[in-house]
Amino acid sequence: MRRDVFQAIADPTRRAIISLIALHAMTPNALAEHFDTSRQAVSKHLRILTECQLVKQEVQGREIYYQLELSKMKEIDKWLEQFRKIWEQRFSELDNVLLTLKNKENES
Amino acid sequence: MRRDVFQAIADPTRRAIISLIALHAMTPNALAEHFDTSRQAVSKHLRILTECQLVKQEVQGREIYYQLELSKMKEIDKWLEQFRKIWEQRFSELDNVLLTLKNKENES
DNA sequence: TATATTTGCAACTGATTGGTTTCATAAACA
DNA sequence: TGTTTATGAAACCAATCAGTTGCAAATATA
Repeated sequence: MRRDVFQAIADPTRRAIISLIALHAMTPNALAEHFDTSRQAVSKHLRILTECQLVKQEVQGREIYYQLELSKMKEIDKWLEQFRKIWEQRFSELDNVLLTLKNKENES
Repeated sequence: MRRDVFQAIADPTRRAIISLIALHAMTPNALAEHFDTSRQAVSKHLRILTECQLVKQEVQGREIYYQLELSKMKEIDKWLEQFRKIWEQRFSELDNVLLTLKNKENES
């Protein structure tokens, strides 16, 4: 069972769950109300999110509050870093081209 | 066929392809040399990446150069924005707590 | 022109996915 | 104590996935 953050966020329902619990912890029941699927399906998604440590549980009586593990989200951000570097570089290259054009204009 | 950026980056081989072509365009054959899978499997991954516009082709004779569409990568970055906001907020909250503690220390 | 190279596509396969329904467990409450 | 509520786990199912092999088309080269 391959279980990593990227596979976890591939599913749209799981992305929605992640967004919902990003601010406050929520119970599976409360979450399920936001979707067309069954409570059990949501529970299954939560299991996947737990397995890749994107989510942590806080038991409160018979209820379980699920909360996003923000630090794990940074893993995605970390992977994006390499591309961010490139697009910033490309952007500054474009800047240089524009600057050169402007200078040439002033010279003439 | 659900085909979006998030589903595209779920596969580790596709993530590797994306990283490889981020800097220079590459042909399917050249890409396939980096993996244990067949050329056809890589070709299939490229088709998926093309379908969600993460990649663009440049035909050159009988060779096809695949290049990353950086702008599409920003879609992931955009989705992450909401969480980045939260973790920066949490961080500044922590900052405030530390500052309050420090002030109390000075008062005593 | 005949041959080699680069590529994509189709058909098939076993594994995985996301959903369902059913059941078991544990806590809250009457 | 008996019932309701909240939850996870198991068994099943259709669809999708990532890989394979074989083939066709187009370009390059001898």
